[in-house]
Formats: sequence, structure tokens, C-alpha cells
Amino acid sequence: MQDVAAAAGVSLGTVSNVLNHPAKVSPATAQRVREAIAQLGFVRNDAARSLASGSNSSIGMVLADIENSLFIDMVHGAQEAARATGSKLLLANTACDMTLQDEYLDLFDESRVTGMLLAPMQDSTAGIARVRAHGRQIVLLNFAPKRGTCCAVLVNNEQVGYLAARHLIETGRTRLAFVAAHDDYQPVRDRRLGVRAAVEEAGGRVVLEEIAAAGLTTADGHLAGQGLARRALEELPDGLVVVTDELANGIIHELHTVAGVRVPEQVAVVGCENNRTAGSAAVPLTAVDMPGRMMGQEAMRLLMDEVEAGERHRHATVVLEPELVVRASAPN
Amino acid sequence: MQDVAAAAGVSLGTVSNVLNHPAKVSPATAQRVREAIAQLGFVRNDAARSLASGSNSSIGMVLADIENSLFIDMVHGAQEAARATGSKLLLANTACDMTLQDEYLDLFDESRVTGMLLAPMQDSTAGIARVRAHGRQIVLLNFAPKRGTCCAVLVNNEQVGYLAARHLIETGRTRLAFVAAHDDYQPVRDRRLGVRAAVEEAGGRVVLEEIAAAGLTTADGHLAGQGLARRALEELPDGLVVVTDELANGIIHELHTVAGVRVPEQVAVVGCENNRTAGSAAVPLTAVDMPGRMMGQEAMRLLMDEVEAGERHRHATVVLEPELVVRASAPN
DNA sequence: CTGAAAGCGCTTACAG
DNA sequence: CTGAAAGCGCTTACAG
Repeated sequence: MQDVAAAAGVSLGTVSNVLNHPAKVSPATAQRVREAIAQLGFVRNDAARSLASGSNSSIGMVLADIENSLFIDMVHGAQEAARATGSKLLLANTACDMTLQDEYLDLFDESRVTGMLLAPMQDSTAGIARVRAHGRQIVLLNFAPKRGTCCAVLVNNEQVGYLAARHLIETGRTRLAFVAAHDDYQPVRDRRLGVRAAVEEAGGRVVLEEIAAAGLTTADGHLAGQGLARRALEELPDGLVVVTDELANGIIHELHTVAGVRVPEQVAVVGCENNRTAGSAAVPLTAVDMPGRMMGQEAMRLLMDEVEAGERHRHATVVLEPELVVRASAPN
Repeated sequence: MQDVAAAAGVSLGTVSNVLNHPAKVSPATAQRVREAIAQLGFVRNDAARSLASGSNSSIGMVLADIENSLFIDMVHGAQEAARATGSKLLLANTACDMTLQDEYLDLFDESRVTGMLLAPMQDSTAGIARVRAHGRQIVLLNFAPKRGTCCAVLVNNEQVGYLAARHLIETGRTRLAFVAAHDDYQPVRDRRLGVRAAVEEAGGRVVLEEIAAAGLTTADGHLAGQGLARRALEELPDGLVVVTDELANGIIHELHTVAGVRVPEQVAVVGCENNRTAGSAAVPLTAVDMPGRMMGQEAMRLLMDEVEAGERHRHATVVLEPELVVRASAPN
């Protein structure tokens, strides 16, 4: 920057002003400075910049699983919103590893980002507290914070389970099963509650079985599907609510393609999330849609509010409603 | 940090040494310092740190399309390799927008990352030159650099096309078509060359038709599939090489599910990339696999070599070989 | 509108 | 092994 100033025949402060407050500099001078910058190939040192100014216009987003298109949708939404405000979105993937998640939170913290977005798969109260203790803003995605300790954007996951189960009941299924794993993941717990509520609402004419899968992936679905396929047909549920699409696809594969149990005729299946994989499966999956893009947008909006409002800020939790998307695996 | 030093009763430099060169400090002192850090909730300011040291241990990865699981695989590979060396991987998604790509390259440049990984969808010579002019290292993924201007990890995309076409020819198909779009995307051009080479190799007994799609997505595939479905059966190719899996899935959907043209009996289809979607489609897709994870690992390795070797560094291009994965859409 | 000066919070030789 | 001092490259009042 010194060199630029010398080349343009102005002082250091003027170069800085051209970069940060162009209005304070006469157009002619600014032009000369800009030419010098271009000629010397000058790149402003962001470290010095944020050290001196105490700020940094990028915002960090920490994601538990970029493999899941729900998270990718959140990224898209957040990025659109960030772009509108002129800030840059930096991404970090933890692959569901809490150690890595903490490391990334600390990294963004140390680099003094404007704020953070966190979409975790487990309780992250400690990490959030650490970040917030340093005065840095953070908004939680798809996971409720501990008693109002920060802003959050949630989906009504109880409603996710409820919509899925109600659809099956309304289309005449009476022996439901809920297949899930990872009750330490809050959305799973909530979806379970919703399923139970829908069954209860139906009175005694609908029964619910709860089946534990080994995990949430397609491979876990294969296992669960094999388990179901070993049953006599009359002992099979006639409607399945499966806690994730991947898991549902795995089950359908085993049931329908391998074991020859017809989906949806003999067993109807509803997934949760409405992932990118849902529509293109062997039997297109009926699923309850999570509005990922909107979640990302809302989260960015909350974060920006918090950054701007400062002391006056009040934490808020936005709860978005899910929607049923009907496809072949559980038709109307 | 000043406060920490005071609390621990040592000087500033000692605190710094505890953080950066623990061996230089006596265990007892180090312990006292660490306690002070914990008590005060001190977070080292990364801006000051990298300003003073001139370095920054994170590396930036700029991706054209996080929607595509090939890119996600590259992330996984790069992250594993980064973790092994103790550096952090920061991600940025450009959504195929060259303006955004340039902005992110500049952002990482300004923040003085150790180095960058770039997986673009278009020629990025200008951006690469800009970054390199500032002395920052960058490795290209899945796109050949202009005449040895940087390190790169490529897949032999000609071989991708070749393997796809040869598989169809070997399984008895004689009227092939290559469906593609975006010849400005280098891998597309190379795959086309490979398909032509395989057809030529077969002599006169195999003919090749080249079909232009509107784009590379599933929706574009639907369009292309509709176009094919309108043809009389005897005018239909009996083997399709489709330049991406998504495009292939779209075509299969229209042909097989909508129009009732049987895949693979009447038309066999081979995709390129072997995306996450390939295996779970209505007709599981035979596809040529791109080794994304390995690409990411190799790219990190090249980058680290370059960072460490400094002046002595020679650019290198690693070309990985693809592999055919046979599924139902074009069986053996 | 412009320039000189202080300071952001660290790291790194260097002397003890 | 420890401490005092210089310097990293900017931004921001402040005086002109």
C-alpha cells in the first residue's frame, strides 16, 4: 500500500480512503490511485485490514453434512441472502465430527468473521456458548438452542412426522410403523412425537410400531428392509414413516426390488426431508419437504439483524412449516 | 493476550511462545499461562497472528457446483489430506458464476491462505494468473491449466468417453449416440473425443450420432428424452453415451418410464461421472466413475508440495484413470 | 480533500 | 528459559 501511495504521489491514508470511503477522495486522485493499484497488482492484506478495523465482512457457515441436500439447500439460501448484503459466505464441513465442528467454530472465531451459521447434528451448546462468550453472533439451523441462548431457524419437525403419518392414515393405512435411529438428533425425536400424535388422533383404529434402524443412511435402510422382508406378509405394517429419505430409499429397495413386496400396494412409504434423491428413486418417494433454501435465507436475515442491532438485539426463533410432497411410494 | 500475560505473571512473548512453540517454555510456566487463557476465555486474534507471521494455516477451496456429488467427493478427499497436515479447509461455492468465482479467489487471496484448490466449470486462466501473480499457490481440479501455469489433477476424460462407448460396442450396440451440452466445459469436449475414438476403432460397423442437449441437468435430460421418444423405434440409437449422470437419468426417465422404450433392451445408456444419483435411479445407471475423493487428496498433496518446495517447485499434472461401473442401464 | 501519526494484537529475533 | 522492542500492513480520527 506504501508503494501504491508512492506511485500515485499521495499519502497512505488517501489510498486507504480510495479503497474504503471513495466519497472522501476527489475523483481525479481516486483515479490515479486506482491506476497505481492495477499497475502494481496490489492486493489489500485482509489480516491487517481486519486487525486495524476490527471487522471482517465474511460470514462462516459450519455444516454437519454436505452430503445431504437439505444442507446444500441451506447453503444456497444463505448465499443468496449474503450476496444481497454484500458479504461472503465461507463454508466448512464437519462430516458429523464434533471435534472438527469445534475446530471450525474456533477457526471462524479467531478469524473474526462477522457472524456464523451452524447446522449441527448434535447438541452444540458448549461450542455456541464459547463463540458467544467472545461476542460473536451465531445462528442455529435445524436444531433448537438451549433456552434462548441464540437465534435459530427451525422446521416444525413434529409437524413433519405428523403430516407423514396422517397422510398414511388418510389413505387408509391402519398398521403404521415409524423407522428411525439417532434419537440424540433432535429432529428425529420431534418427528417421532408427531407420528405418535397423528396415530393417537386416529383413536384405536390405527396401531403404531416403532422400529429402530442402525443409522440414517441408505445402507442402514437396506438392513432395516431385510429385517422387514423376513416377516410374514400379514405381520408387515401397511404404512411406513421413515425418518430420512435415504433410509426410506434403502428400505424400499430391499422390500420392493429385492424381496418383491409391492410398494405402495402392500406397504406405503413416506420419507422425511424430501432430499434430492427422493424424486428419482426406483419408486419415487412421497416425502415431507423441509424448506432448506428458505431456512438459509431466514438464518442470514436473523444473523444480520443481530449484527446490526447490537445491544438492542433480542434472540428469535423462526419456525417454518413443512409440506407433504406426494409421489408414488404413498399416493393419494 | 496482554491480559493473559499479566494474569499469568509473564511477558507477552512468553504467552506467544506457549501458543506457538511450547518447547521453548518450561512446563510449569506453560501450565500457568494455559490456565490464564482458559480463565479469561482468550481467543487468539487470527488477523494479528497472520499479519505478524505472514502466514495462515487454512487453505481455500473454490467449487463450481456443490450440488454435484463429484465435487463433494473432492471435498472429502481434500479434507482428509488437509487434516493429516493439520490445516483447515475452507469452502466456497460459486454456483457456476464466474463473477462469484473471482470474488472468492480474491477473498482467499486477501486473507492470505496458505494455498487454494479450484474446481471450475469454465476456463479460469485469468483468475489463476491473478492469484499466482500475488505469489499464492493454486491447484486446479478437473480442468487443464493453460500450458503449465499451475499444478492440476485431472481425470483422463477422453478415456471416460472411450470406456463408455467401448462398453456399448462390446455388448453389441452398433448405432450409438453421444448426448452432450456445454462444449465450453473441457471435460465435455474430451469425453466427446473419446467416444469418437472408440467408434472409429470399431471400423465401419458402428455409427455415431451426436445429439446436442440444452444443458447438463436432469430437466435437460427430460427434454432430450422427449425428443428421442418422438422418433420411430428403428430410428432410435441402440446405445447412448450421455455426458453426465443427471442428463442420463433425465433421458432414461422419459424413455423408459414415460414413453415405454425399454432400457436397456431397446436402448442401453451409459452415463459419465458415476454420481451419487447413478446407483439409485429407476434404472440403475451404468456409468464411468470419476475418482473424486482421490482427486481431492492428490490436489492437496500437490498444493502442500508446492508450498513447501517454494522456489524449487516444478508444476505437475496428475491424470487419474476412470473406471467403468456396470449397472442395469447397460449390462454386460 | 489531504497527510502524519497512533494503534490494532500478535510474532519473532535478540539480548539477557 | 524469559522479557523488551520492533514490525507486520492496514484504518481511523485528527489537524491542516
